[in-house]
Amino acid sequence: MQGVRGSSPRSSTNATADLSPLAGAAGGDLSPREYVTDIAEPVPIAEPTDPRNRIERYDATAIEPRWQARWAELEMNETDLEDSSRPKYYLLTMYPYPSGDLHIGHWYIKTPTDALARFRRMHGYNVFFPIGFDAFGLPAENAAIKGGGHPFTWTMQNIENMRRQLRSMGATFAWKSEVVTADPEFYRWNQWLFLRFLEAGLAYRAMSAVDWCPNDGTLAREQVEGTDRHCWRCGALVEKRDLEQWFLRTTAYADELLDFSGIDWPEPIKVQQTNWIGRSEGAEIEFEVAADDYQPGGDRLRVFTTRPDTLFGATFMVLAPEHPLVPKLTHPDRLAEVEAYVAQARRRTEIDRLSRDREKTGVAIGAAAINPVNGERIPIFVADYVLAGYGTGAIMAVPAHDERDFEFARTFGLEIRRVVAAPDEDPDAPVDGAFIAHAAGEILVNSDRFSGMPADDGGKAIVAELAERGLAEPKVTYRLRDWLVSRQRYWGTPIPVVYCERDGVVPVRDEDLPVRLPETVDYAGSGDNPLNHDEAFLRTTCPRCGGPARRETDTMDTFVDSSWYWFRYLSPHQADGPVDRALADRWTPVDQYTGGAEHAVMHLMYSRFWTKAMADLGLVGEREPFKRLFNQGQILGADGERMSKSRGNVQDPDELVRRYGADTVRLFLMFMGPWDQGGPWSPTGIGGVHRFLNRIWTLLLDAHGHEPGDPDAGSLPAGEHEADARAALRSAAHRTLRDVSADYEAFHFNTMIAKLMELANALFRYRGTVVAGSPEWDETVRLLLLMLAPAAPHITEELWSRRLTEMGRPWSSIHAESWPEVDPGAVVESTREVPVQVNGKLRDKVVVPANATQAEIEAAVLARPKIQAALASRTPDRIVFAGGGKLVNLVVR
RNA sequence: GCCGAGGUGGCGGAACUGGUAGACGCGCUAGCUUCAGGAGCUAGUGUCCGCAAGGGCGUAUGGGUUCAAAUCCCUUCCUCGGUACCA
Repeated sequence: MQGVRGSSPRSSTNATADLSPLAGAAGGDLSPREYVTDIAEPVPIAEPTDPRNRIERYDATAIEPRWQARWAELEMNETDLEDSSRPKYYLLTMYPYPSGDLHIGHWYIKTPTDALARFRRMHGYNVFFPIGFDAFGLPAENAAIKGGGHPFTWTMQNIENMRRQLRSMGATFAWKSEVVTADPEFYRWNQWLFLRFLEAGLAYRAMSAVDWCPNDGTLAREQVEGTDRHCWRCGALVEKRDLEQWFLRTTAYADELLDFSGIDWPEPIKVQQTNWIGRSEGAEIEFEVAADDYQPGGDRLRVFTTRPDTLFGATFMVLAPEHPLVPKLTHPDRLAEVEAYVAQARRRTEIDRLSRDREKTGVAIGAAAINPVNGERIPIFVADYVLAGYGTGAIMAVPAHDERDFEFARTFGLEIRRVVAAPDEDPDAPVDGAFIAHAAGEILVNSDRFSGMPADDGGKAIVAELAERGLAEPKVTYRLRDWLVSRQRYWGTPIPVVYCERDGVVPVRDEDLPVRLPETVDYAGSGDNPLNHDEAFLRTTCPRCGGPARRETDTMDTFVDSSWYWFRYLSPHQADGPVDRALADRWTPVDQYTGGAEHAVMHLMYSRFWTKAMADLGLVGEREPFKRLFNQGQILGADGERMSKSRGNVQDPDELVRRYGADTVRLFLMFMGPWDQGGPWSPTGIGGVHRFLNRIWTLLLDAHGHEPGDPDAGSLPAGEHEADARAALRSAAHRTLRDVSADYEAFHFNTMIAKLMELANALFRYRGTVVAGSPEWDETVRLLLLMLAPAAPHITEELWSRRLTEMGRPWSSIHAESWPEVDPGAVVESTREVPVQVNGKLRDKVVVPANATQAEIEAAVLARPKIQAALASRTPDRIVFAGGGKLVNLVVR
């Protein structure tokens, strides 16, 4: 036995080819083996008496590290960005957060993307497929607070481990272009870009509330725990505190962000972004506060409404608890109650607001406003269902035509007045339901001089009339807010400004960038931002006057990093600017971006904003970052829940790779189901994919062998002749090529693999027969390897090189091959099968020449005994030839 | 509640613009093979009736359009993702 091993002059590469179970058991060694280019010598055909031992076993763990090392040595993954001889293809996959361990979800995102990179290369593209690490963020800091050392150390160790794991995928990442966002070489340019935004008026400071713990300072959302909202560290109750913070003016691009022309993104993502931006057209209307016994009146209250047509139905007014006029307007008698309500509302938590069917609450402030359209006095309330941050923080309440106002009015017994109705409706019918939807054809009622007008026109007329008096103007409002980028944290990009006693807020000079994070960090027993206590960091001089100044201690949201990192991949070490303009012009926008749909709004919208802002600053030419986007689904734990260490449902890919090899894991993840679907993780079925690779291995190394167990082994399937079989095989290969190409293009990896399995099964049927080894067999095998190469790069490389050796050719990589072309002649078939239905039910199938006419098909069909039986001597009333004779349906009765 | 996606064998999933439902794989059954195997090979496998040939029924639910519906339209139910009173 072991003819291979025995005849080999080099034991190094074949050491694990031993077939004994002991050798197999020891096969988990992942250490790289010496690579020898002429590994594949012809495999001797051994004694048929012992078929199972005739060939070397498929041992992925022996093959894969060897090829990975070889590819790295040849720098096959790296991209010459200056090469313009081929069309460019920028393929980007969302960079990982270095949490420490890669889990199966990372593989699910990245390995099919790698298959795409390889597929495109085979089509002659110059593919750029970089990788990096989203290295700032809370987990590193949490680890540090818990005593895990400096966030930098923690992060870098994790990155080191993840690099190793990422390499084990066999993915063609361009490692030389790697970006680590926590490196000053990268975050320096966050700072530089921030300063440009500041100059352009796109960055500004404003007050905003944060979750605040008295001991640990600002808390992130995930650091607030429990329904009572306590601090994750010390357990103290969390409160809201207003801080001066930095914002980026995303709203300046609201309208442009609504425009998706020119980019090919999934419809659901576009819908989500559109909803997030939430553009509404309406009007701002000014109400005057009525004079009262305790105040002279005259204050102006502006409200935003999308329904100015309902102005006559406004029976009260509601201010947000935070509205600045609340203290001033409140009647002295009501002050205590209003203050209590406002205080409670400010403490009110988001969790609270999550409770769906919360009763409407509020308090009358004892003042009244005058409806500008009819001079009516209407009472003013504060209620937390009006949000300070949207519109003007005040509304006119029209209970008859707004669900929330209706509920409020019902709770407080306020008047509900119908002002919009269908033409045939009684205008004074009681409003019993909640909210009357805005429908076409409705007219205004109970609206004085506007009554009888169509609602839309009436609304416009009301606004026009008030506009003349300076009391209204058409207005567009967005739900989108400006982006709060301040974080009161250590582990992020320091915001490059200083506070000078004399000059106020002063930007750091460009030549003084980067503002580096201090190398030591002292949490001093609290979770508060250590920068606040680091005198060496804090103390500086004002760039303007040279006087003493304090540094800003806020750092930037990590979404800043991910808003432009793909530009930096193009010139990661560039020292004189964030982006190499020439390379950016050539390589961006990104041709294809892949990643999770959980980033539908934030990351993908910030990236679009940032790109537009950079374009307006003249730094880049394109206004959209990603031409095409694909969201793969999410892999959940076996329990159907999101994978997390705390749930203990994380699947470790290293273990699977040790057992089956990277190719099997890659293939299995692609085969599981549609890529955009994801789903709970289950290793059930991975054996089937591994078996498939084993069969490919057998087909290549032992085409003439056969396994005991097949009674017909060695002979062609009944009724087949050699010439037909060979032609049929070749035809199958080219049809598979046609379909598989389309599947790769459409990211339909699961069906792509199914088709390759079918082709492998077809080959297997002819293994050991006269067909094996024929030119058609050989062509089919060659196509099969080429088609499989992007998905399973190692085994195909191995078999390809053995094949070359066998043919006496010098080695070259399968991954440098061109994607094969379909031979249209091979795809056409001489006969075809036509399903025959009677009254829509399948009754028979007839085989006709491919070019048969309808009359010929009809004759063939009617001659069939089964059809005659089904017709039961009736004559068809009608014969439907569907799809040009693809199917026949006989209609009787 | 609103927005988005979806519901197909025991399981993961196929099915192009309506045209053979269940490709491919898992699992299961039988046979072969092996010193052995949670290995390999061959065949079968939606479901019900039937020895078989064959037939009935089948894509969450109820209805509709059509020669023909998993696919199109309407009802109801359920699952998943996003969002949180946006005036």
